[in-house]
Amino acid sequence: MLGLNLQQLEYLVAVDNYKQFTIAAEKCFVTQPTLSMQIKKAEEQLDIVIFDRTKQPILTTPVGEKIIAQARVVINEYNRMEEIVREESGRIEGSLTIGIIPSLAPYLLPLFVGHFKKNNPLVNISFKEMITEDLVKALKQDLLDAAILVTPLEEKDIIEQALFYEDVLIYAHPQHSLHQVKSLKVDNLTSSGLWLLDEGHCFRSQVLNLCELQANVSADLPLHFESGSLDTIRKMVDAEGGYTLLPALAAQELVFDLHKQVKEFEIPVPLREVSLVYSRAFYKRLLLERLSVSIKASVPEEMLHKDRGHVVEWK
Amino acid sequence: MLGLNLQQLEYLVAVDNYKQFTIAAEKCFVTQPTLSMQIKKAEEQLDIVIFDRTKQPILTTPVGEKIIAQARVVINEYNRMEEIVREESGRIEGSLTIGIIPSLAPYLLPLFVGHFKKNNPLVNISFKEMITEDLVKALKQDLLDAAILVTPLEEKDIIEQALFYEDVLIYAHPQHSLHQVKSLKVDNLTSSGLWLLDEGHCFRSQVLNLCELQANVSADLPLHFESGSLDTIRKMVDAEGGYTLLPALAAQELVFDLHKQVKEFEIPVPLREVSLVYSRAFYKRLLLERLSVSIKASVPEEMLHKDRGHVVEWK
DNA sequence: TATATTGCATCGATAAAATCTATAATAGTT
DNA sequence: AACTATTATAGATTTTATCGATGCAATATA
Repeated sequence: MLGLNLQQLEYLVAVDNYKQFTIAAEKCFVTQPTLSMQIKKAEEQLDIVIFDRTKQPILTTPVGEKIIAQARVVINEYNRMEEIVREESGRIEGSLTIGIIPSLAPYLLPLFVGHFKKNNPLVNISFKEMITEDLVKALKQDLLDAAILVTPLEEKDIIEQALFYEDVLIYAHPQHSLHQVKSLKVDNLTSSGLWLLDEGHCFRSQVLNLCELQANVSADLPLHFESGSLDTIRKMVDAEGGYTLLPALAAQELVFDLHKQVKEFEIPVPLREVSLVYSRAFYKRLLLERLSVSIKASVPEEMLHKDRGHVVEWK
Repeated sequence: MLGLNLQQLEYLVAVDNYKQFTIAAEKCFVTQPTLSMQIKKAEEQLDIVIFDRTKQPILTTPVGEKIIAQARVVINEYNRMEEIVREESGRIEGSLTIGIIPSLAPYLLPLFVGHFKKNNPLVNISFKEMITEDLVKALKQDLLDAAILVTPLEEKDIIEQALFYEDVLIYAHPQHSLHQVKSLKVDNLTSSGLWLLDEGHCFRSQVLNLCELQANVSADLPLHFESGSLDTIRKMVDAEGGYTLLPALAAQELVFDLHKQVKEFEIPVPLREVSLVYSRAFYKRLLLERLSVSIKASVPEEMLHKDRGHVVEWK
């Protein structure tokens, strides 16, 4: 035996995650000296330097990176033992921490959480809203069990499992030119009057992709304003004119009056592929399968197929 | 955290391996009560029964099997950390425990151990001679790092890496009919006068396969005698007449006089594929690669190719 | 230049645990 | 019924992780 124990591995991973002994100690629910001692012992036992403490924030050495990557593997495999017991018991219980992007959270969550809770009463599910980049980071640090976001990501070590295909719609002010067009095609889109989400939001990238515009289009916009919320954007269209694009679930919940401003594209419609993604192939797969089932059962049936349109890339 | 520690996982694996608390405790270098207590704690913490102690030898429950399989994974991933450090250091050191079949051990080992020791002085290599079936069992229990044996095995979770292809030759008493035949083909072989290794030896199976005989041919043999040693078999041929088949490395070391009794087959000659096999894809791969290099450098060059013959199956 | 501030390391005491030795309980055998 | 083999239990001992207090070094602030 090497001499390291699982606790020490957790400490190593924590320090690597938070790049600070004090914070890492807090997250591990121990005092800083305790963590310092164990890290030191680990380094002595392996006879390598894992963290360069002369730098601030702390730097993980190259060997350290490899060791910590392996430590993550060990911890994950270890945690799987718990699931094996649970799976064997046949009871669906445990906890799930799921990340979700802002352009889905307010519209998708209300749809399926009820269904999931009802069918899996013993599962403690919680959600964290973040943009894709942060979700991927959190997944790789094992801070999330899975995330619901728009794919394809083309991220190494991230597994994608498509959930549904959401139509991209147009929300145009009654006086905007697009409001009059009969049969809408992607080519009809212009930068004139277009409202956009903040940088970092994948839906912003998709919109820009669709309009074949450069990332920096703010010059063409009527007003230099960006928001993290689709609802805010939509309200700006109502108040100030112009138009924006809306994912179907965001459009779906609009009251009748507002719904008049929603226009569909002609077939093939642009779609965004919404997926459940995770980094650990076997971890909590039973619970994640239940989650997947709940989501698919809760979105409109036609969204489960993609043959009516084409998936919009965004990376 | 689950509460189990790595020590407990080792204990679980040990009990599963030896099916006896007392023996398992010995192998773990602790007293039996220590091991009993930890196993009990593990079962309590997971809230499952892992071992059925009412049976003798102890029976691992179905859940227990799964937990222990996962425990093996955790331990292996854990042990890999040590290697990562070593690989990083660039020094070739550590230990290797290699299994090898009896029909290879006395002829192959002397060929390459010198080469290996000279090129890897810091590696502590040891060998265990066993028949294939036991080698596979030991590999799956992680009691061996790798084994040198005759493939293909068609065993799940066992990885084969071909080392060389050894000719199968004939060793016939001067008065035996085969001794006179000019051009020897496999079809010439008969059961008459054939001497065989014990059951369980893969070379026995290969010989029987080649001769297209049933497993139970002893009735046709001049004398009902089986041995675990090729040398003994060969000496019986000398003393009592008849013939046997010899792998090339066993024939190679014969003194000039005896070598006259060795006959080669015509091309395509029957070959046995000798491989380095292991169960853990990443474990000690650097050392095993060095081992592989040493072996390939030590056997006659022509054995590295198989185009002169056909590989004899034996399973 | 003096002085907080931040962040990690060290020290001694304490509490938790794993382990040991000795012994008991249990089941199967002769 | 005695014997043997095997696991479980009890109490003592040792090892270990943890904590709180403190020290020390680097950096930022006055």
